[in-house]
Amino acid sequence: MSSLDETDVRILERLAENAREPFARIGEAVDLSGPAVSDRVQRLQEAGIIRQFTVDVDRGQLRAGVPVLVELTVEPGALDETVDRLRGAEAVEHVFETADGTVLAHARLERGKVREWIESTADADVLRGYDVRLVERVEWSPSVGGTEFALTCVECGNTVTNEGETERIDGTIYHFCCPSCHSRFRERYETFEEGAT
Amino acid sequence: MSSLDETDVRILERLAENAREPFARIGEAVDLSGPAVSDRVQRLQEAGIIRQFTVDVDRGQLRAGVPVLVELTVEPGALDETVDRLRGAEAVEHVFETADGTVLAHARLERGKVREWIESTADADVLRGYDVRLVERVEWSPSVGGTEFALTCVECGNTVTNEGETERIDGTIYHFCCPSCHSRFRERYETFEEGAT
DNA sequence: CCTGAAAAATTACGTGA
DNA sequence: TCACGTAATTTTTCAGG
Repeated sequence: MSSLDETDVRILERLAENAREPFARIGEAVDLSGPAVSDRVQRLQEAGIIRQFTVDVDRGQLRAGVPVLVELTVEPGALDETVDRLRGAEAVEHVFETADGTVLAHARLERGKVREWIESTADADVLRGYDVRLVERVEWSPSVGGTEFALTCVECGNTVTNEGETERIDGTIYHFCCPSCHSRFRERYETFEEGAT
Repeated sequence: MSSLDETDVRILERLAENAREPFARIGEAVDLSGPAVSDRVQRLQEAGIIRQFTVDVDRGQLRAGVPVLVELTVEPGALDETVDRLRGAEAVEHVFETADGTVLAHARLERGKVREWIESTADADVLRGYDVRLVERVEWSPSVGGTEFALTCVECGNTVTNEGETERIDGTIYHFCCPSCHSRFRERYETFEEGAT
């Protein structure tokens, strides 16, 4: 288990561009057989690197409101809650949480009902202010592109190599660079769990 | 050609959630045969509503820089050029152009090299200023969700019904509500083309 | 990870509402 | 025009090495 090699990245790039390309053809491009590509894709899914197969829908052609960027300033403690609520809201396409504590949502809203939407979506008690901007155009590059690619250990932050380990806990996948990080994380997690009960 | 019905939207929703669900099973859910679903998906692709089949990659697990939101203020005339350049840049995942003339890019950059990146990516001559914010978290909802769904005529903005027409010009698909909008758009487009030569 | 066979899914095509 | 069945083709999955 673990550590992406260059072949994995190339497979991801091709799938990002066309998720329906047959594994055999991807295989030709990366010098692998079809089944071998299939195996890798499955591993990438299990490792949580491929979250899902999906379609990119051109919402510009479907009018369900006006595309806007809403910037919300909320109480510091309510960031997670706000992001979760926004993510669940129907008209929202993306949510960004920045390090300075603001949340940006890219959504399609009915003209003139923006304020109403914000008040019903974000908790009024924690909302300090907001700013809305019309979006003229959106471009999305599903490309994987980049130079460095490596998994990072959730315990120590180091790169995960072939000696690494992976575990799924409560539906989330965690990567570790070594058994000791793995067990340390696990201990902390279990303590945390007990505390929560 | 033209106009999405409720079945199309349900198909889109399912594909957005899992683009690998067999057409036959989607068909069961929407009361259609497998081939019928296949036909509709093909039409949705030809109409440009499905832009592409892709995978949602968890980039949080791949470290290739720090995720940031860069807000660029550029000369009004250079907006398109800036968006295009950003879209082409490797590390960029999203680009938003807002109505007030700023451009936001969501990218993964190397720490400490942000200024350098901006200067090499955006044309320095048109750049008036920028602002960078660290991104803590990103959520993407590929769901189609929404209430109103209809194609809009690129010429007059009205809803495109069954009488509508569709044409692919230079790789882009345009929808029209009626033949007269179609020919009017086409005239304007041709005039524009001549001017460009 | 490969090859080769079985299983499954997709597409093509003729027909009918 | 749209959808259905059936058949042909492609793609994926599963063995064994």
